[in-house]
Amino acid sequence: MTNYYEVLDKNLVAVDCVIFGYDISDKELKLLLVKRKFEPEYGKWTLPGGFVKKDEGVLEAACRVLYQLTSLKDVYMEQSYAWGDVDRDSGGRVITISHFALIKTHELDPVMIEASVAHWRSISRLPKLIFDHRRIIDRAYKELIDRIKVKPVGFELLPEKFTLVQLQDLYEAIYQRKIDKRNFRKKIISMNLLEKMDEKEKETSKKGAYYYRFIPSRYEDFKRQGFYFNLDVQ
Amino acid sequence: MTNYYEVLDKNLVAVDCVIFGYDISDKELKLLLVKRKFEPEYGKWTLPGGFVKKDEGVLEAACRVLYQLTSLKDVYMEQSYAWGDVDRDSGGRVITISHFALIKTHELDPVMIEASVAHWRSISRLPKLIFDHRRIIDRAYKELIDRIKVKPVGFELLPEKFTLVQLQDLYEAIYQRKIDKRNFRKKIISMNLLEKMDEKEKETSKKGAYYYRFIPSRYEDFKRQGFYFNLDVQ
DNA sequence: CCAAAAGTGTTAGGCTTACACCCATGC
DNA sequence: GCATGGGTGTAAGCCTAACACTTTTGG
Repeated sequence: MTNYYEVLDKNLVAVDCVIFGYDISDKELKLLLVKRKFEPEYGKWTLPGGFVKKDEGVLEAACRVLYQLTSLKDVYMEQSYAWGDVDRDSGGRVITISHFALIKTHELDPVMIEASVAHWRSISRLPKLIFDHRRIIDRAYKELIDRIKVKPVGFELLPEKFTLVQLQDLYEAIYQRKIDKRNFRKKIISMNLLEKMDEKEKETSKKGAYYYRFIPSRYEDFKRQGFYFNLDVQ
Repeated sequence: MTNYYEVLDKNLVAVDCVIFGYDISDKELKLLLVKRKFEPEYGKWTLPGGFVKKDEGVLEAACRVLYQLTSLKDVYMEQSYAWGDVDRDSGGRVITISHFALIKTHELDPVMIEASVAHWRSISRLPKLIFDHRRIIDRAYKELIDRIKVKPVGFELLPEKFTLVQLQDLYEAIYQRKIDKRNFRKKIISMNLLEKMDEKEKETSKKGAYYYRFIPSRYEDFKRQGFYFNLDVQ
């Protein structure tokens, strides 16, 4: 490839990852944060990030950053926003393209997380973060709320099998409000995207709650028939 | 400012502008396209764009590109998406951050448009464009449709005073479907964001149609009271 | 048998949609 | 007086929201 653009200004381009996880036990939405390992702002809390290399796509860079931290591949990853103010980074002019990822926390190797500099922090009790990372998170969180209303992405945060109570707890954690149990169940069941399993979850109650699975192929059919996912329920 | 990041790969960063305009006479949504003035792909149809300078914010760059083309300032401009595949530009590795702008076509200096290389092209009859510009447009157009449903941005495309027929025509042009006249009027009127003027538009009909104005301060009140703009109507 | 969590239906009201005729005016 | 486009109201049905009791079972 000829390089036609040699005389032009080049810029550092980074990616930052807003990595959401959900703790099924304490019913809180969490973010995976790290302490920065280089200057400036060494040792401060930051979003996991990295610089986009010459020969690497932006999405690819975001996935690399996530992989280096978690060893996870094939994760739900969506671009959020490009942050381009000249002075947003005190170390130099860096344009960062933020992404958000949804991961199943139970798939993380606990040994690795222990050894790593990464920590889960509740979305409602975030530490002070460098630069504009707090704004980046706020935006990604808003986008997640919008997304989970109209796309079946919540399942990315849950185990393969989950109970309806767990699914509702997740939605309540993200929306940060209570949802009516009967209305929630009616709506999710009526979309016919879940399959009820024979097995019950028996740890949190004596009666036990049936496990369900999300069936992606049913969602494809559902879309093909012109229906729209919707869990924007009171 | 110390430069901490000197050893890292830098990349060319561009902005591309998807500039929407609306022709009130032929009731079509248009895009302002240009012919490229440098290699590669010299002379081909392209989105207006430019490279982000070292000392210039990304949004600022998008506004500069728009200003250089139209002499317009204070235009509605929203970031769309960062396009970061390594091979998206055949002239070299360029990450481009697309934006969409909404402009009032009647505010453009006709002499300038005549002299310029820019041309309005109907959204439904676009020429072949370079690189991934068609995908960039498709995405921006989808975003515009979503946005105009839930935010009063349509007025950015209309003159200060407009008739309800003109407003509906605009929505029909963007949605690319017919809307029921009574339902549309009921909904927009019920939001109480418009002020009916005494004056009538008398060029398109004998009876004449009342002009209305959008009152931004009413929209601020409306939001403060917890209402949501909605013109997603059949 | 009791405590704790799972599971289940109905109704009222609001919002959306569908639909057709009268009005005003220039020619 | 007629052709042209502007302007108006109502009713049916669907969807949403609100709401409380029964079931199951381990201890």
